[in-house]
Amino acid sequence: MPEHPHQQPTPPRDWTDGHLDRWLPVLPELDPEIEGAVTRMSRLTRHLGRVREQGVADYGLHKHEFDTLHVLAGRGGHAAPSDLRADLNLAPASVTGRLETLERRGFVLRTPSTEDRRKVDIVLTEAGRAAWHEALDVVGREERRLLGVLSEDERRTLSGLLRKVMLAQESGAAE
Amino acid sequence: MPEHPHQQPTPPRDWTDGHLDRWLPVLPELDPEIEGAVTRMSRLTRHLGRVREQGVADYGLHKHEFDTLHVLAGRGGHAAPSDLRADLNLAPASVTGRLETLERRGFVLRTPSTEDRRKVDIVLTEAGRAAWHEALDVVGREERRLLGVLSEDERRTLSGLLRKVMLAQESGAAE
DNA sequence: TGCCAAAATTTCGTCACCGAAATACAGTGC
DNA sequence: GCACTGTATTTCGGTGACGAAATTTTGGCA
Repeated sequence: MPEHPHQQPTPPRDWTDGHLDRWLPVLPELDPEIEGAVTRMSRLTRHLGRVREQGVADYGLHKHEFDTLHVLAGRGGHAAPSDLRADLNLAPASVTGRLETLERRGFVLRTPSTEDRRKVDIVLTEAGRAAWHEALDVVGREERRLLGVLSEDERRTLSGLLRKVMLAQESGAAE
Repeated sequence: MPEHPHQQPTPPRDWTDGHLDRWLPVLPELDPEIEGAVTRMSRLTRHLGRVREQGVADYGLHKHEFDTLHVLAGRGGHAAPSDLRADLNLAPASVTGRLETLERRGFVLRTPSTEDRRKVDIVLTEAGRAAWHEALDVVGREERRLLGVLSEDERRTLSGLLRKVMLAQESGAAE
């Protein structure tokens, strides 16, 4: 399968390509495109997480604190813990922990809901909104830098392909 | 905006589409394709992690144990902790912890390296290889199921786009 | 009314991860 | 040989995440 000789000689290779080179001899039944895509997504997600952690640190926040404030702000500044649990993809117990520290720092308020006394209303305080807003634009910067190497069309394609995959996951036919 | 009544009513929308609907009014400067792609990757990665955790549990392993055995097997059954640190994208201290429990379970052996006494040779034992091999095909199953909704061409495209992004990350121009 | 399954949140115990500092060794320059 | 810089790994202390169980409340339904 030689390439057309008048093309780019070798397409540049990333870490994952090397990873696959090491694996294919051992597990020939591996699909390189599937494994490659999954590996890259995993590594990218991890990288963005680290950069975020580092970026919001300048504003005195941790990544998970920022993320929590972020979804809270996205819901207009008030939500139930179970909403956060869903948005943040967390275990219920973890939400309690996050709210605990955010409340101590004065970024959110916890008031028992009046209508359903099982529920709790989480409200973003002014201090919380301010902290969130300050750190906000740092967060998207690395995403824009990396995804920015793709054209607008390519980004649309990427997002569309991922949507297909996520629909398969969310319909949850088999688990 | 009525739909054409005799067509697919609306193109299917995933969780992330709803997420973006909530956000765009608040942050109009957000690029929906970037944010969408990043969000989907993050959620997919998390999902695959959970399924993996659950799947390998049937073989008496945790996700992180399996992952460690996996990269070890991928390197032919022996490696240095720093190799694992790189492959697994972990902090050095975390590797020590993982090896600790794996050694207790008899899945790896830790022997001081003869050539460089700072180093330690990690070797996969027979028991370790067996545990890894048993759990192996469970792990790829969900990846194949989800990515399988894409055509071969689409998977190639997805992987290719992600490679471009990863090259931008790995070249690490700005951090 | 009284019972009961389901839902929302918290508590508890455990565990992996991380950053920073410590330890041990290697290789180089002097 | 000896100090010094760098590398490999571990130890330590602290924090977040998790599963499971408990608590409180709701909403049927007999």
